[in-house]
Formats: sequence, structure tokens, C-alpha cells
Amino acid sequence: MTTLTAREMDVMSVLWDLGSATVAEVSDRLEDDLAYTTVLTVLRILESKELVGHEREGRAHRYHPLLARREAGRSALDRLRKKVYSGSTEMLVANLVSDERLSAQTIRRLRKLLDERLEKEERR
Amino acid sequence: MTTLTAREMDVMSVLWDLGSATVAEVSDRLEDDLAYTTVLTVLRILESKELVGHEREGRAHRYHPLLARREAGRSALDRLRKKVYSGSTEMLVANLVSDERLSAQTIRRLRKLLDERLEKEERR
DNA sequence: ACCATGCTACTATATCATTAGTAATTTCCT
DNA sequence: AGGAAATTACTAATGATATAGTAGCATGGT
Repeated sequence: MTTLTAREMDVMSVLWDLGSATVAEVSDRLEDDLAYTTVLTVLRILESKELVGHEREGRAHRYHPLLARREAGRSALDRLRKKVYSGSTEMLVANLVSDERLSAQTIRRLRKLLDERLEKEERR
Repeated sequence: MTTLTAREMDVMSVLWDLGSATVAEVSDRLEDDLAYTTVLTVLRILESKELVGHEREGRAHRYHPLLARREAGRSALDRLRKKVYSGSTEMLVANLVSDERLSAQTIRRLRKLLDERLEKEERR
């Protein structure tokens, strides 16, 4: 199971969005203004956990995620469902869609996702 | 913003499920077999963060959550959406419902939730 | 009323997370 | 080629987390 700390999550987030990145690129994208070496340290920790890898690029290292977004998300959602929502996906989704900021359009798209999933289920 | 550590989450989870609990009760429900005093310490940390409160009950203390499940969930879901899914609720839900273990029945119930939310939207 | 037991208060410690400095290296540019 | 600037490697300090022990107190039962 994969548990990322807050800062590790920030860094992985950048890597997922960019596909891969150098220390400087990650540093640029982070909201907090961290020392260059701090970002590097986090990347090294992630590498020691085998959640990212790197290859040389010029004089720098280019880091890329080894842990996929989907995996990290699934793992975090599972934990959330279990710990916060007593294992109930429905409670989780109810909480999610009770968010006032969601537009009708978004909700319709979510419903479509469920419809598609349902079709797939019935085709078996 | 509320960020719970893994262990704090375990403890809050028990309090949410039971409504309130003594140290012994929390301890009983935790998967890991922690020392009584360890659980107490976590509760005190939570109290120092004003996430739980307590009142006397006989010679023991009864702890109750001050942070609601909904709030904790919302906060965690927001973080997840932002960091893992680039801010996309759809990507989050897509990942959630791609879970093979979800039954058709559950999916239908989730869809119903969305329909209800949509109606509420249209009534405005 | 007493005392055993369960509970809290206080203290301690190891580990992990977070942050960053310094020195050494490397490469790109002129 | 030579040097400036950027980058990594190594080290470290601080603070938070996680765990638990010991002592002392209070209450519930007999």
C-alpha cells in the first residue's frame, strides 16, 4: 500500500501533470517556495521508495513517476472510504456531490460515467 | 485546513462510528494492538488540535469528535482531487467507479444520488 | 471506609518528515 | 580551454509522529 506524505504528494502531483520534470521544474510549480535542495531531497526520498525514477539529462536529472496517478488515487480513495465513510462508497459520493460548487453539467457528466459503467456491467 | 495523520485518522474513525468513546473503547476497535497510553496520547494530540473534546464519565474520559466526518471527508477529497486528479472531479469519480468490486446496485444508487442533486439544481 | 484497579498525567524516546546548508562536480558558453 | 552557473551528493538540524513506561490519583465495589 502506498501512503504519500503531504509534501511527497505535492511533488508527485507535479510529475503526474508534467509527465516528468527536473528539480528546477518541480520547484517552479510548487506553491511553496522551497529551497532547491529541499525539493531534491524529497525526490530522492521518493526514489528510495521506488515511487519515482530518474535519468540524466544534460547536467541535470529528469525525474518521472513510477507510481501511477490511478494507483495513488485508488489507494487514497480506499483509505478515505474506509476511515472516513465507514466503507461506504455512497456516503463518499454523497459528500462529494453535495459540494455546491459542482455545476449541473459536471453532475451530468458524472452520471454518464456511471451509466457507462453500468452498461459494461450488464454486458457480462 | 485539516490534515490528519494516519493514526489520527484511525482514531477519529472510531469516534465517528461510535459517536463518542473512552480510551478503552477506541483501543478495542483499533486494528493494531497499541498500548493504552499510546491511544490516550493520540487523543490528547487530537484534543490539542481541537479536533476532539472530552468530558468526564465516572473515572474515565469520554472523547467525542469536534471535527465532523463530512468536514474531514470534504477536506481530504478536495486535496485528493487537486493533487492526484489535477482538480478534476470527473477523473476522480472515473477512478472510483472503475473499481471492479462495485456492484451494479451500488452504481445505480450512486446515479440516483446524482439525479437528486440535479433536481435540486434545477429547482433554483 | 478501604483498597484494588483502572484511568490519567507526565515524561521519554525512536523514527520519520521537512527543511536546508555546504562542498564537490559538471556542463555549457564564450 | 577556462570559468561561471547550475546541479548533485552528502550532511544535518528541527520538529512532528508514534509509541509507550511510570507514578499517582480517584472511583467503584465490597
